[in-house]
Amino acid sequence: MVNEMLKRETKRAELRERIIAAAEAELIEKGLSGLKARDITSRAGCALGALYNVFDDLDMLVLELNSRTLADLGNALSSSVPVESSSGRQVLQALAAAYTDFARDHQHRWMALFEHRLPEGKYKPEEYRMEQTVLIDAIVPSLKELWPELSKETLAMRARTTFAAVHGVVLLSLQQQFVGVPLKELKSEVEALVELLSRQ
Amino acid sequence: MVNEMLKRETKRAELRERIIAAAEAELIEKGLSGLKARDITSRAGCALGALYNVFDDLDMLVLELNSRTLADLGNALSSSVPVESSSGRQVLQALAAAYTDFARDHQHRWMALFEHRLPEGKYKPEEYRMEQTVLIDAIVPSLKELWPELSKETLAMRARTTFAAVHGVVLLSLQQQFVGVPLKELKSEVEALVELLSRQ
DNA sequence: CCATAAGAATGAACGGCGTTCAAAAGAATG
DNA sequence: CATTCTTTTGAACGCCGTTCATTCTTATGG
Repeated sequence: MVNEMLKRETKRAELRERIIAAAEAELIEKGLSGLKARDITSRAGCALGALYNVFDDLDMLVLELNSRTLADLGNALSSSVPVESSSGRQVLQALAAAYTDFARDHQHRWMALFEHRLPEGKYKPEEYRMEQTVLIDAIVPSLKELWPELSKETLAMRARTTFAAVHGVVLLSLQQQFVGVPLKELKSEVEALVELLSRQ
Repeated sequence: MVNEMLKRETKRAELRERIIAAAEAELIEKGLSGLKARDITSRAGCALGALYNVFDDLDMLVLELNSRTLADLGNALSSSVPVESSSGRQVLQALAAAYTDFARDHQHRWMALFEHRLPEGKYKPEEYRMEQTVLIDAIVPSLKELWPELSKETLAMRARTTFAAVHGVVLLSLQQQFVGVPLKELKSEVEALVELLSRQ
């Protein structure tokens, strides 16, 4: 019957969501290196093997978590840009500040975006790669406004560089090890950096 | 006898060096995540347990490897600064270029500096933390030349930010995943970034 | 020079991990 | 209700870092 078939797919989807929710909770609490299949499944209230009925392996589950984090991050960035008719510099400052806030407020989820590596020979699906470009695309318009003479290609490159520079400052600061900016000064240093990067 | 005592310590030191050399070779070939106690000891020609007679655990061995990488990196940076009486901008460009080259040419060793994390509750020895500051200290004089009016504290902060910005661009580019600058353009983008960062 | 104590080297064994898979339980069908 | 097909389950496997009783090596005192 159609009804029962629907029930089957629904149950499967519900299990999938339960596992994802449990995994996300574990990620938030313990970070990527603390994510264990047994902890996830016991939190989700299912057997260990159930995880492998829904996902190929843990890596694919992490990719799903990272997808969601990227979406949230994208939304945080979008909703941070000030009202229309603000300067490119102002938009860049807003984006950088929102990025810094997101990283600080969702540290483990944000860190997982960069810590996670696929084993030798396996590559992330094209779909996932696409989602990532949102971060870059948000920057391009402001850069174009600041340097209208630059080519599309150069702008795309400069956007990656701008993102990576801000990212580096936030990363080393939040990692707290290594020579990073102290957390107290992080926001002001990011602001100073973006100021330099948006000077014409 | 004194001679025999020396022999014991010498043997111990030799074993330590053999293990470090083997571990470094493994690190270069396979990266931090591919570093396994059994591979290291079989490459060093000793028993599995021998590693734990010389090091508390694998983390301490990695810390030793990272110490050496930091020393090599420090030397690479030092010997990159152009002849005396060059501008602060030129020195910064040389440092950034040397950093980029080192990261590219010693990718796995360089990456291990940032990928390695101690388990919850354990912290890196003060000694190791000190070694890291060499990277920052190399930048301060050039920044001071560019902005003599800034306080010592602000300069120290700005040096960390400058380093982290360059680091971020190199990191995302070499990781090749995520939205990094393509390897081909890495050096020119780092140059463009440093140019912006050293504009007065 | 030997007896004995101290130190170092060894690798089997342990617990924890991701992953698999034969078996059990459940759902669909005629 | 019997039968076939799916799904779920958790014991078991292989790999990992780490430990430790045992064996082998070196140093010491008589």
